[in-house]
Amino acid sequence: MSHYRLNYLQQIRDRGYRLTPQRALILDALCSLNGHATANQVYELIEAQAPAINRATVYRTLAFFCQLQMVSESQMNGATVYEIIQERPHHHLVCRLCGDVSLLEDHHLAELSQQLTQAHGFTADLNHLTISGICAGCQSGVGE
Amino acid sequence: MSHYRLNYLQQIRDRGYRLTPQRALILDALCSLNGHATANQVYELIEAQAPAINRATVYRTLAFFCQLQMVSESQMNGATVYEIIQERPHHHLVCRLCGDVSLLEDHHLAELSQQLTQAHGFTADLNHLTISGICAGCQSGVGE
DNA sequence: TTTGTTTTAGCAAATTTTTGCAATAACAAT
DNA sequence: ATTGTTATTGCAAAAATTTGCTAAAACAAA
Repeated sequence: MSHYRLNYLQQIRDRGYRLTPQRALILDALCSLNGHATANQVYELIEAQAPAINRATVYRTLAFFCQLQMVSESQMNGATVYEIIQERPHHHLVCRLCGDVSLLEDHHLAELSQQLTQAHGFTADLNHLTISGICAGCQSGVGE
Repeated sequence: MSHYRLNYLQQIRDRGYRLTPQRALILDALCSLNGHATANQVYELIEAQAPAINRATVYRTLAFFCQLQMVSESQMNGATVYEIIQERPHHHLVCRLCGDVSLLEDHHLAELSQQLTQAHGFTADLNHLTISGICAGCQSGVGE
């Protein structure tokens, strides 16, 4: 995970952007929060440290990372959450009833991806898909 | 479209909720805005009318309809948009570069849906999927 | 109809997110 | 090292969204 951080720090400069301490701090925070962090969680984790950070910077920087495809943004049970995109893409199934989030392996989306390319010439960003629905537990009545 | 409205008005009561003028107004607005409306567009359309509506009510009611699966919420180019869910589900491909939104027919998702059921016992709400990526135009250099 | 119960709307305040602008600080080039 | 250019930050204000609470009004039942 620290591995991604270093890689991404380098990429920021390679892609022509400036590597600021704030950007590194936010990447650090996302790493240590370990997936699915809200903007506020990122802010609070950094705020404790010596030169604190501004909220606007957190929002702007998260958007910046999303644009660079280093971070994904998704909606989970009403909250907007951010996560570092790793080499092997992974996706999420979110239960609409109990809020449970489970992992969806990438290979399930391979066929869909191909179809989109063939039928629409569309290259999907399939590194952060979030699908909502009802999980196994809630269907069997456990979640009620 | 007015067809869905009537159907949904009935359903609100059938499902044990109250049919208020505000709920009907918001459904009307969503119909006449014809897909992909923001909360603010809904608000402004209704605000013009005689007994205006409160913004909080618009937000709460849209969330209520989403919960009832009558309306879908999705992110399109940074904006949160709402759309009435119709009998035949349809999905969207949103281009990350030019913002273009195109339709994705439901049958492309049939296989994925089956796999989710089989592998995870998960019943996906596949009536409002939004997939971001890069459209054909932008790939051929038109969008630059 | 009228009455009672309970959900829903409106209001105002809180919270979250975005934006414009001036000051700061990366980075390149000297 | 120093300087210049330009991206990025911080700040403060604006805009968007959510929330708690009370009043209003749907609906069921008399």
